[in-house]
Amino acid sequence: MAVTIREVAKRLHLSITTVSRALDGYDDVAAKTRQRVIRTARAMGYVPSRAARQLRRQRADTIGYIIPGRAPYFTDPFSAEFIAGLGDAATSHNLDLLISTAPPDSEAEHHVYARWVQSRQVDGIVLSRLRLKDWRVKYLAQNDFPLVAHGHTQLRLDFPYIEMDSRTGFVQLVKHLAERSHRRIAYIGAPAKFTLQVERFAGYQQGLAAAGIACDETLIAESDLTRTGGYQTAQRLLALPERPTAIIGVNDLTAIGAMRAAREQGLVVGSDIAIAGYDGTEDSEHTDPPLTTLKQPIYDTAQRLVEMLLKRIAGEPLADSHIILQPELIIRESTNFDLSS
Amino acid sequence: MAVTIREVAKRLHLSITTVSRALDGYDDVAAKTRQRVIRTARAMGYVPSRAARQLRRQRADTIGYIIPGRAPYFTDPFSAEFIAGLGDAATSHNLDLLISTAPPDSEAEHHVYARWVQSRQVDGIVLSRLRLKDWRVKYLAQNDFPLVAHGHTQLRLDFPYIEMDSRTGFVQLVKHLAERSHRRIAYIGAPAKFTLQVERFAGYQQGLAAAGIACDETLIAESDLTRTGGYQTAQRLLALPERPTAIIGVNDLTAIGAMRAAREQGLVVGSDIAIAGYDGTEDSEHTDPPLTTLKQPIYDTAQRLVEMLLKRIAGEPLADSHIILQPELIIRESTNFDLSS
DNA sequence: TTGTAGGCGTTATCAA
DNA sequence: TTGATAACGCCTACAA
Repeated sequence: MAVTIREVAKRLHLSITTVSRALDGYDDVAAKTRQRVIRTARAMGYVPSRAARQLRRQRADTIGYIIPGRAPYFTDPFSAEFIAGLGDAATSHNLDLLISTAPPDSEAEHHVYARWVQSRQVDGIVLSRLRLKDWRVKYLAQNDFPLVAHGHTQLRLDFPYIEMDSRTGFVQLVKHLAERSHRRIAYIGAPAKFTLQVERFAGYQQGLAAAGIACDETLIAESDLTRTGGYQTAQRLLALPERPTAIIGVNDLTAIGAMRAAREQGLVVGSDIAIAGYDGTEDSEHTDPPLTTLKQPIYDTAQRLVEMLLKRIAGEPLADSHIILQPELIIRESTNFDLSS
Repeated sequence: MAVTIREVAKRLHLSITTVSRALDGYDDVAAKTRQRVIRTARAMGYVPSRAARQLRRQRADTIGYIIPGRAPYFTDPFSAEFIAGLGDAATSHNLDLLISTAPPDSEAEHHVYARWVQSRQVDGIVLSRLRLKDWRVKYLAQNDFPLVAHGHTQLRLDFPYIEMDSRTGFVQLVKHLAERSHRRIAYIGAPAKFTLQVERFAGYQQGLAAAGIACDETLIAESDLTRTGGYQTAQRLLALPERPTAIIGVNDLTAIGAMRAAREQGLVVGSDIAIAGYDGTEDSEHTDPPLTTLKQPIYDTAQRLVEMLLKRIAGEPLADSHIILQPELIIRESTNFDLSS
């Protein structure tokens, strides 16, 4: 059994109160007493019981994040980097990070959120991969539970979020391709319920319009944000009678899968066909050829979200509760050639 | 404020005791009473306070995992899949998973482990990427704290673990390369303090010996398990007066980085040079060409580790506390050619 | 400057 | 079969 405050007090012939206050830095403790207390506590290896403190203070000093995805096909570099950002930020604020996994809109997802909220084991929740009508946002807002999100919804509810202007990003990307003589630009997206799909697809269409390219329905496909999904979907697109000369993936993983499909068809990515993604994960630097992508600062965003969440939990006002960042178009060899030359 | 058991009791004109027992499934509660209690509790949205329960029961129903690695360069697919496995297993046992991040042997790492152990906020800890003399194992064993690990140490301490026989795996891999006429087989490893490095390197050497190939020191390099590390290290190896014809990476990421370095030197992976990795992550399927690798069941292993940890926590004996699995050699195009043809 | 006492929400012991 | 009561370990009015 671990050391309790009572044992420390007994050892020092002091009351629990005094020990508690000395340790918490109250100023109504004699400097000398404080010294003794601190030294002894450390020597005895005393660390307050998290449970007792939580019960008393009515907060958990813990934030929660539920990984959206269906295991075991979960190797999403976005989530990995996001979790790293959350974890580091949490640690540096002396918080803990509670993690669970649940497929979007599954029953399991409902369970976990309900459990965390009702049992008060986290003080706030970070949401990612928002859906247009995200039940999680409704639920948390209803329960007046602190939340921050990576992305927005279509709901009439106000909550703090950080978001990438991925629409503009995709416009730039299409422009980049059009300038290199592409007219048949395919798009492999995600299920339409995700905000990211709606935004990125809108950018794709807007980009086509700006370039004076008619939108060809046959070049638009839906996938599931995974490599394998991108691979299979690209195979279908490449089997079209008139195949696309460029493929945009809704994320890097999709694009990486598409690259493989192209290679298997005997196409050389970066000269026969252009392929681009979104996220700017480390993967994209090391593909063959390196992948053109729209880079978003995943790690930093996660850290900032934690800061925002802490303010929300503390009830402090947020200077800026809707932060919109521009992704950076990183042009690499996978698209950097002119189709007509 | 959330609903407490007291409110449920009041509503039902019952004592808290009865409500508590009805909900926990004790059999000394009238069936009828139980019905009423359960229905009312659900209707009121009652969920027990985690903190109160923890305090009373003296356990947290939470397990912890600290991601080894230095952010923000943390996009390790191994960890991602491992966390998914832990998370799903935890959820299915109605446990929570607490996550933090800390670079190996850093001060931060010491802090986190000490905090979790002393404040009793986790009931057990899962360790990965063990070191030969892993202070974490010593520390946890000293405190009689439940742990399970992915891999072993050189310490004279007994603890449950699951481990891959990566040594034999690497022997097979070298054999595979030698059979395809490779004699200059390079190895890009990890820091020597990691058990995985010692094991895999031993397998590499054993494989060379078995094939009658003298070990050439200049073909052995150390890196940091990342893509970028593999890339830079491979650049040096490929710049040797007599370059290697094959490169083995200690993990897939290293190999993926090496593939990029090879391409940039104008070499065609899969005909000019062979490259192989270890882990069998999803990445390896989609590289160009697909990467030969030794596949280990990361997700399943994580799940089994949780099962073992639960038994340890419950004080139940483990049928088998040292599980050793064979990795599967998956031969793909990156090595599947004969150098002499 | 220090100590006493009450309670956070549960569960477990004992009595009714 | 049910209920009163005492912890679990900590924090904080309030009293001394």
